[in-house]
Amino acid sequence: MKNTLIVLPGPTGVGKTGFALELASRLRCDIISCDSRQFYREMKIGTAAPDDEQLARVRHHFVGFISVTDYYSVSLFERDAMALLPKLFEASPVVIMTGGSMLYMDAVCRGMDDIPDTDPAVRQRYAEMYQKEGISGLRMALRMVDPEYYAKVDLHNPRRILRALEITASTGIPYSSFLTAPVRERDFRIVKAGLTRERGELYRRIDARVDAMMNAGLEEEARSLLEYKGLNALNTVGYRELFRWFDGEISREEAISLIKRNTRRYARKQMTWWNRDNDINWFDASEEEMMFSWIERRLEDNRP
RNA sequence: GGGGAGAUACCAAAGUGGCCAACUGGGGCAGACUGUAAAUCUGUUGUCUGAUGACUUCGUAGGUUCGAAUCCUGCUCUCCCCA
Repeated sequence: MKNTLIVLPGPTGVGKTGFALELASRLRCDIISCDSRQFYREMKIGTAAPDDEQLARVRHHFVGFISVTDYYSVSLFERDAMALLPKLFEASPVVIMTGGSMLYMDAVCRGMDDIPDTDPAVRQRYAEMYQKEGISGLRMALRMVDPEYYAKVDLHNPRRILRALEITASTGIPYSSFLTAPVRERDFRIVKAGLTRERGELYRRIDARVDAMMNAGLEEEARSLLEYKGLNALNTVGYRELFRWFDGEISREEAISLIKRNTRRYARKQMTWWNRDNDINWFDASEEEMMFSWIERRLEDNRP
């Protein structure tokens, strides 16, 4: 039987954790978490990371394995996950990957282009350029060094332009020439089953979960991370709103309702991303048994 | 009881005779996405239409005018001040 990676996407708050746990118990396999914020060991409550009891029941990977001060990225995740999978497949022909980080999931399923790391000094230089000259300065610079990418990039989005400039300057090669968008051949089968819910119900669950996080001590968790609020890892729903409260900018109530709103937005954004992935078979949370049996049938189906 | 201010689209808020289906912000909805992605960015938001365009809107009922969200009158409601 060919090794299979069961990919389980779903919007935040839909109930993936519990579902994946149940599935892993039945299949006796490990879970790879694909949640770029559950990676951080200091952010357990706000990211609804699996708790100790759940972690003890099924072996998880990539949960709380780095610190907010560490550098990590999609490509590192792809590398680490691809290094780990063969080991996991030695123990079981099936591995589950669940989570909400869309790009990270795609990186494992399809791979990303090999692009060299950027030089931090270069990065700093362009950050300053953005400060001084704004987005138009970045645009002009990009048009000079990589007109091909300039023609297709979102010229309103500083992140994209900065990235292209950094790579081009660090390597001396236009960023666009790295972009071949290959679909990497994986030596395991990928089965994608998405978990979804009616929107109103999902929103109610999200609201309830935010309240539960506050009761579970999210405030203390965020306070202990206040000194790191400038780090990217903390630019995350649930933390940045509380930081604004701590700074006296908004009230506690405002912070909580903003967390709810931003979590709902995130859930929608996730669905937008996955909507274009035709390989995902979606199941409503009310049809969990149907989903289990669909997955089991796919596993019995031995064709590559 | 007397005096004053105001009622604008989901919310807030501009507009004070034609350039107004109505600035702007928020929210909603939709979308993009190749390296810190729970990030970053975009579009749209009266109705019908593929688009031109058509139709109904600015508390309410009338009036003035070629033309009104904008001017006048009555009514309803809200707020403030003095009693």
